[in-house]
Amino acid sequence: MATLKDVAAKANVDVSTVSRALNNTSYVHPETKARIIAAAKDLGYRPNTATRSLRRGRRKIIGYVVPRTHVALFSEILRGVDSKARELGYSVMICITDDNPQKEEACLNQLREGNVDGIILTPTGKNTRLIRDIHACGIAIVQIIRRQDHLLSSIVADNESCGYESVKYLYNLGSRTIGLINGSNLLAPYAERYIGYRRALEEFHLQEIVAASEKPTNSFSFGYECATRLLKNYPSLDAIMAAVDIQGLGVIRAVKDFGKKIPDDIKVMSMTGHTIGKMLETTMTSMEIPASEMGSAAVDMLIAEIEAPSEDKPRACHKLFRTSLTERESTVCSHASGNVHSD
Amino acid sequence: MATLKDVAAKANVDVSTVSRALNNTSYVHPETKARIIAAAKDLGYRPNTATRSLRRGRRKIIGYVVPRTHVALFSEILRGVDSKARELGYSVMICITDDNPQKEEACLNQLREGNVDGIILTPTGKNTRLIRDIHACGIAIVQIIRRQDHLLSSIVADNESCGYESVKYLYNLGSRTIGLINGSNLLAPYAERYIGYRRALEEFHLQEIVAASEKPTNSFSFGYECATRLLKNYPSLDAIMAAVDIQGLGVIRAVKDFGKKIPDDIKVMSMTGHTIGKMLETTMTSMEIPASEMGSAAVDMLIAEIEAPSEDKPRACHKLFRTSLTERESTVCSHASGNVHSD
DNA sequence: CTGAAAGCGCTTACAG
DNA sequence: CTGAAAGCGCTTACAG
Repeated sequence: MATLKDVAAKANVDVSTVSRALNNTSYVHPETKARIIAAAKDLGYRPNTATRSLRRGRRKIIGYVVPRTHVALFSEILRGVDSKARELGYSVMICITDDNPQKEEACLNQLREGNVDGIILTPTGKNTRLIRDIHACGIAIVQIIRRQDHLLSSIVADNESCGYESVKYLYNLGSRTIGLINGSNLLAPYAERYIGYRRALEEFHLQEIVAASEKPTNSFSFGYECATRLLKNYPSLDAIMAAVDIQGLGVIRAVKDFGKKIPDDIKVMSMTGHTIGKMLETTMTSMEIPASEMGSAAVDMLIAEIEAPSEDKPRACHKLFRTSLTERESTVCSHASGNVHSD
Repeated sequence: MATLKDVAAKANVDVSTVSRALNNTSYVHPETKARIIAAAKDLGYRPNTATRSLRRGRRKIIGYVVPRTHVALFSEILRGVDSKARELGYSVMICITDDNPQKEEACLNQLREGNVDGIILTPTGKNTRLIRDIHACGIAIVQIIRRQDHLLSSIVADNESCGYESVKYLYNLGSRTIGLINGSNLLAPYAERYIGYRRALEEFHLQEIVAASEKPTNSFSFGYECATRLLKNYPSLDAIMAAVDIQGLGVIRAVKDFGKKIPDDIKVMSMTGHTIGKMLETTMTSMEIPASEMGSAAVDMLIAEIEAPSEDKPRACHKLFRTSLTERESTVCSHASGNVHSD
């Protein structure tokens, strides 16, 4: 790789002049500049951002720490993060934690040592201390999906109202025995959805029926098993709300195997809709979450913090995104499948 | 952030000694060493990998350039890449191209300027020249899934045999009119699958029925529309092979909407199985591809090239992974749904 | 308008 | 066993 020095030699000027010419950082005689640009082009010169950042103090890299990427929600967020970051001249370093706090710790340390300018993360619920430490070192942080620490910025969905509205929606369709398949109450989004669910139950005088676990719940099999259990234990069950899409797939399959009809016997919906719901044999009603927008908003928020002069860093900033109901066949009798052609 | 200098001051030694002590790079008096380690710990010293690499010449970063991540195949590869890279002390910079050559070009330049040590990519089919240039600059390259350039290393699936075996499998089940929904022949995997499909057709004396396009095909709607068309045009159609899972979902839905039964009237299978096939209302037979293993193999291959002494860089290295048939309900009449509980 | 110099944080021959 | 010095590739006051 050609370096600044090579260009300088070729153009017969000092490296500092080359730097100025190429960065438009101060006036350089047009003729000199032309010579420099020609030389740079000739040699295929490409600035070395790594070392540039050494002087400038910024790496133009952000880290994205995510539990998993094969769940549509997170891969959509990643898509938003990636494209917004590139648009603003930043690169994205990715770290997958599998929701394992030890891996999360390793990821966070790796990012810190790699000198990223900021980190977007969906935290596991642990490592709060480490995350604050890193923030205290001057690395910007934005939490996404899960707000674990109110002192750090965050971008989350309106989970409580999502839980409430889901019950209300099913109630209005006539459901009276509504089961909730949820995740660990130690993770904010699940806890919040549960609160919304509870609030609606009280308002409508319904019975609480919850299947949840502190072990991993973000899976087809968890949805399948919980749904099967609820169907057995509550003969009057007429609706199931799943916290996430992938559980919803398990629920649909379980209802089928149990010999009941969707939506006539059992209505099914997901509270974190993304991508998959409209591509099924029985399409699934869900509260859709604007994942990609949330990802790009996180980048905006993060970079605002990164680029703020260090005297007046913004305080923690919290942004809420609304989820929106999309009705599909799992709750309403199949009319024309209008949604089927898009993806 | 504390720097080496701070630690040196605190421990009352030269920075070079601190460097040696912390890196175990030459003998340091145990007492001195202890003092240094204590000081480093006290100050919460963390090495700055960015600048370290300036001296060492290695960044310990690899780039991963991928068309999209919401397709299970690619997110599984990413999972393999991420975990293997971290295991070996490397970080992963991700770039999503959307299969758009211009975006790919921007990604590649960004990675080159960011001084990554190597790049794993699923190329769009263009930018061959740029990719070679980057390789010529000393950046290692491994192609994954699509082998666009035989001069560069690659990790791909045995697509031709996958196409052949799929037809043979369906033929043995009794199918005689087998449609193929494919992608652009300009992309190697699709072209290869087509060749395998053709070879089998000739062997079994079957009619060729193909739906493909050079526009994006990796979607539910493409699968849906092609399947609908084939069902209309070929009344004797009794099987459909989709190149990828997501097309397969569209096919399943189209067959249902068309009023035919799976698998009795129409057998359906996907040639790039991953994750989703077993989570459906009608589970889908597919040729499963070991995506995560391929991702981690790509990292091994890449890092071998990166860390080889520059005198004897390995020549291009090509590795083929076998796909394996997994039978599910879309081709065989539903017996016990044994597969349903895992994910 | 442009050169010479210092320095970002680290590593590594070179002395001693 | 450890210090002093040079240097990785770049940027940026400081002179002139």
